Amino acid sequence: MQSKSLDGLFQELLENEPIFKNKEVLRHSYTPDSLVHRDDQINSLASILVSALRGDTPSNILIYGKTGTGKTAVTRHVGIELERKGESLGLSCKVVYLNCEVIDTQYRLLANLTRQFGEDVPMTGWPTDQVFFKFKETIDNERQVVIIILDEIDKLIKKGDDVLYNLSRINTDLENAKVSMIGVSNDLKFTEFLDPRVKSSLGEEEIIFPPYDADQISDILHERAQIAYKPDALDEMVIPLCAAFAAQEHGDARRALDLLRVAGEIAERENKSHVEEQHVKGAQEKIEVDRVIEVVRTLPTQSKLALYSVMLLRNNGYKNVTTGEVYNVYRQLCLQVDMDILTQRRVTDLMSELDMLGIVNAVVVSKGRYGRTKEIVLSVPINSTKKVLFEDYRLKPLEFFKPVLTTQLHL
DNA sequence: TGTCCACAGGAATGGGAGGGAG
DNA sequence: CTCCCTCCCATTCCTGTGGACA
Repeated sequence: MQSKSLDGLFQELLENEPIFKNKEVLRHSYTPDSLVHRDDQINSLASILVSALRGDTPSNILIYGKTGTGKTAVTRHVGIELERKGESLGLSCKVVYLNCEVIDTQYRLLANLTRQFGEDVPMTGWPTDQVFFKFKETIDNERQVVIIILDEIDKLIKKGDDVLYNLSRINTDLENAKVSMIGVSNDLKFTEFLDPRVKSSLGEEEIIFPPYDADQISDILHERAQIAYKPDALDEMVIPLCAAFAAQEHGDARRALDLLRVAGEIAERENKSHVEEQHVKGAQEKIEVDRVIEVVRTLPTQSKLALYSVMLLRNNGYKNVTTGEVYNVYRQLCLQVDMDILTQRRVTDLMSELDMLGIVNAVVVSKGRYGRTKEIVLSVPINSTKKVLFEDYRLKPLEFFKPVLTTQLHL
């Protein structure tokens, strides 16, 4: 890196032709006007929901599809159209969107729903059934069709499906309003854990969003690139490459758009006038590293300690480590930094969480005579992760700490 | 062939934080 | 203030288990 005078620094950046015309189009918060390759899904969704415009209750719908297959975009798009059409027909038709990843308990869900209808419910403090009653009362004030979109509904199930059961039976208690639900899930088999009664009521209709293939992703990217980039800003191979990378990730269009955007940002930073193949490769790498760093940074301290234990063991020649070994080292780290030592039971849970976040890879293996354990392999780059860990002042004392490894390597 | 290791992971419980209502 | 909610983390106690080895 060469230093420049401040003057020159900005001058150079300004003189350079920008590659982007409108970068916002490439972010996922942007909902496009037309959704390519999703006509079938839009039509089936609309044909089910149309009964709302006749004043009937539409069937409940379950929508499946992996991340970045356009589920949310399509659902919201159709929802907006429905509300608009209802308005012009003089019908009260309200579409409510909730993301269960953020709102992940029965209470919060009901409170949030009620608030969307203009009634205030405190963050906490009420018994849940009171909130439910309040919700029913609120919507029943008016003759209307209410459509509740529950995005990432699978997150809700893990905490018990009482809400869904209650919501699916709500119509029997209502005089004026009618409620129907759309559940959106990226877990194809989440209904297995569902109460059979809820399952049959919620899944009256099902719509599946298949992953995009590389060609379809290319089409999507072409469409957006026209708005996002200046003409001729992209090398010929850029879009196909983004599409190919994203197709490997189960056809994730969101990922493809990220790649296209980040590749452009990298090119811009290098003062290039257009985006080249190598920028896409750089983008692929950067996205992954950024994700990991962000996740590790926001980990609770105890999890950081557990993760650092795995890293220390790896540095000492262990390729894959077991829970017992990790716990051993973890205890020493806790003493060193004066933190409470959690039980092994808790630490196994922490490891499972790290596994789910993709920071480690944990597989249960049986070693016969030598018991049954989890083999944990680090799946993040060790140096950059370490740097992030030591940003936490509580881990500072560990920087040069060497744990005593009591267990032997067998095999 | 049965044993038995070294844990996995479910269930119940506790306790504290955050926040009502009265 | 007290009494009650919910939510989350953590502990305790527990039952379950794949397969190398005796």
